[in-house]
Amino acid sequence: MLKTVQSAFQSRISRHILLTDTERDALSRLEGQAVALGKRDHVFSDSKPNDRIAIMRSGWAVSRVRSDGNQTTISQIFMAGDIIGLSDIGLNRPPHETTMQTDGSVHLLSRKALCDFGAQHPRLFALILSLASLDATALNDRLHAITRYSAEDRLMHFLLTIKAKSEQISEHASDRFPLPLSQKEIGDALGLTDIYVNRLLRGLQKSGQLSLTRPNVKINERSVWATRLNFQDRYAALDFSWAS
Amino acid sequence: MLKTVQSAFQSRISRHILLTDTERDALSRLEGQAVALGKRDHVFSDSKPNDRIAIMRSGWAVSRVRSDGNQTTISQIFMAGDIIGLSDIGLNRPPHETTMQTDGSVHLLSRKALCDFGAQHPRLFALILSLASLDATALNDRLHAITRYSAEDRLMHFLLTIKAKSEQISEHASDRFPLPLSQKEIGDALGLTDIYVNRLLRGLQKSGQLSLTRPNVKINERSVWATRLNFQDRYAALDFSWAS
DNA sequence: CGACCCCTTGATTAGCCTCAACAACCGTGG
DNA sequence: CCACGGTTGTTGAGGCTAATCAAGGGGTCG
Repeated sequence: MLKTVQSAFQSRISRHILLTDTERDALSRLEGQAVALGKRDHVFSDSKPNDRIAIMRSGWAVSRVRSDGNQTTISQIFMAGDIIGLSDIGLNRPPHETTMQTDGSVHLLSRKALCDFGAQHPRLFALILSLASLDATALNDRLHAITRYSAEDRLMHFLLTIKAKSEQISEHASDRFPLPLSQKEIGDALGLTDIYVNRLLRGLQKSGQLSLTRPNVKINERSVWATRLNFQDRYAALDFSWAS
Repeated sequence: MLKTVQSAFQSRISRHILLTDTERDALSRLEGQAVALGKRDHVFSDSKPNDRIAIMRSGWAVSRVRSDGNQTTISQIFMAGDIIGLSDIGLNRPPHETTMQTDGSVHLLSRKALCDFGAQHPRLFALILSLASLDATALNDRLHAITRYSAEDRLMHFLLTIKAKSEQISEHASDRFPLPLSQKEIGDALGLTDIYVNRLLRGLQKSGQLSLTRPNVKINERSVWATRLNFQDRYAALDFSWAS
């Protein structure tokens, strides 16, 4: 008997609840086929109306807000198993454009299909909403860091967040992890210029706190950073007991 | 026959769909009794675990993130009809503390109760999620403004957002609206100091763009600001057609 | 009546941006 | 195979925005 390999989304969910066979089937039907996309391909454009949701199967995607000029903000970063588009389910035109940051693949589905699914599987839907809320919370934390931390602290906080998020997908033994973002893009996520990000990164490297082996990053004193910045790993703190 | 006055939440929902009597009853049961709270009272504390959701019945509430020291960020502002707590439904300890900004009242319910309700009334649940997504989008817009706009533009953007949001509750004939926030609090929402907020407000007043009659504010050239800042009224752009 | 919060204004400072120049790398096409 | 343009990373010099420091007035609550 052939057992299909489970998707990143399903394995993310399986971390928190034990799926029945029925639920597993329903999830597979919900996801449908995956679409392969290349780096820089659009997942959602901000110029076209959209009523779809995407589930990342592999790779990274990034949401950007652009105002006229070259003023760009990176509002969210998505990795395998993440849901894209839940946070703007009430708008017919996405408030940001979402593009692939690496090669990868996504499942596309309609909002309606997700909600119908939710009505059929309340327990799973509650978990999906909970998972999505973690990203919203991370956004809140980043807002706080951006408004009230120094540039260096912001950068450290950002790196800790990326590290924490990527651990949700696969545990790395070390504190080393891939960061497929240019310095300009890091700046766009933090409200800094690429030039200043460069100076900060080199400074952290010189003081031995960070090791850069593009595209990988290693945080050498993670716990020191975490206590200094009062960093909370929201992804590890998911509590789903209320729904059972 | 006595007809009960509908809550702010119900009238918000009624703007977008026509409620059946059954739905109206179900909403009333969901809300239950309202709790009266005074200015500065806690709705949710960040030090106590919480698995509840609040629905604002009247007044304003504000969510703050605090890190040690006096570094505070105001992450969200809630008005009558808003739902508090959906965006951190997956955490057992709220990432911010929520307090009343004015006297007012709230309905309190458990996450479980909301989700059970959602399973019973998928259409309403989809609308509720859509409404909540508008606040998430507004947060995104503010993040962009904070990272990429000048202090003055940030402030204008913020005022336009508050104005747009308060219009969801009640249409004001003029561009005048109440803003029960101190200058320090405005600064905490924008990543500025109270002192600089003061200078900016006085500057805008002097140039005739703003009229301040505490606690009311009047934006004198709203459309000029909106085009200059590329402001999008997310609250007016709710699209719910996909769910029907 | 004092304590505290909120607003207001001036003078000074510094953190981060801007401008500028160049090196390294990449994919592309001749 | 190399030439090439475009993107990315690196470093220096100087400037501006918004923070900090400082001081005082008005209002309110206990």
